[in-house]
Amino acid sequence: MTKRIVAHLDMDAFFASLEERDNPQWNGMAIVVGSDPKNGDGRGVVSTANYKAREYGIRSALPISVAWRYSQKAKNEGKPEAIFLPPDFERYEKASGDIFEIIKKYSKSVEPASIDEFYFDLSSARSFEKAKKICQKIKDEIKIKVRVTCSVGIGSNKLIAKISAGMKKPDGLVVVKENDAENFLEKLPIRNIPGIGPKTELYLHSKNVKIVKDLKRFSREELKEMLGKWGESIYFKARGIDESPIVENKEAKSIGEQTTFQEDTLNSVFICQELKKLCEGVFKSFKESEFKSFKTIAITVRFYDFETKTSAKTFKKEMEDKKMLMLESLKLLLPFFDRRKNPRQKSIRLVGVRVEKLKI
DNA sequence: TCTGGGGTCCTAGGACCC
DNA sequence: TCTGGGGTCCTAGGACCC
Repeated sequence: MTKRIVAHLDMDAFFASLEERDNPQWNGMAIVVGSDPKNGDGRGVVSTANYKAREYGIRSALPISVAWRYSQKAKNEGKPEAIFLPPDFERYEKASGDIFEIIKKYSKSVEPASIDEFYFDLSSARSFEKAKKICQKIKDEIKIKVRVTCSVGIGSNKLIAKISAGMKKPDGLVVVKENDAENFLEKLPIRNIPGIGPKTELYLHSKNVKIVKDLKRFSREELKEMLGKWGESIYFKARGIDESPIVENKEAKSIGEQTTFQEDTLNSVFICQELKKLCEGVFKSFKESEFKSFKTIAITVRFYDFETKTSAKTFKKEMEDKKMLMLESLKLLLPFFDRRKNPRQKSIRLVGVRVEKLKI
């Protein structure tokens, strides 16, 4: 069997880079794409901050109110305020599609992993040196045609490709050959392994596991015992083993929308109106999709204290009309207004609707 | 500091069937 | 008095990713 060569391409501060590209008057400024900061009272988080904004301490997932404060602080120090922008997904998706088309010219098998990440197969290049040259060409072409930069990682599987892509951001190109993979991984903090998030990291730290090398103290069975099915795959990942294939056409499993209110509320008329709007939006996306029917409707309710409840119903027959979606999601919501599902009458900060068990 | 919105996958318990 | 076992579907909750 010939050796596998996989690349992972990750756009650098994608949304912010596109805003910079399209607004040259902001050249060199700190740009923050995310929810409306509302002079520091906004709810929500930063979606993407460009590298200048990161110098202010602003980064992805930071509460937008905190980002606002950091920007004001910079202003007080005589630096320019950050530019806050709402996301414009249509424009970002167009750019994402352009990038996909460029990669497609160099690889037969491309998997868009998200709007700003792609895996692709370069096994036919036969050597890491040749694969590197191809990726340099892809990077150059994206820079010229889309006018943004990206970072690429090349390895013998998706895991190594993904991790190495993150090592030299922005505008990086990193190759990790299969013989170097275990060594490369060993020194990294466990958090670098995709799938190890804050909770698993905390748990593993409590067992004195800090870097990937420490994970190797445990057998496959022990990790499975500790972390379930995921633990088993972590055993292999720690050793640089990942057989997962590149999947070109992933089918969606669900379509949904959710909204956080400006203020927590128990006003049922208002919340039901919001739910109706969400149903309209979900139904529109459903209609625009390839799917013809759904069987499950699920709603989400998040209370002021962040406690989050879901309630779902699966129907015997396939559903396809908006009236039913609205009626049934309303039926799922009503118990949250009274003692049935809200005994302490907690106010609500978010509602969401999702359709699942989709059929073409 | 106070936590968006769009998703995927896994787990566990209960219902139901053979 | 003793109450199987496996498979599948459904619901709810939670971790994680970008």
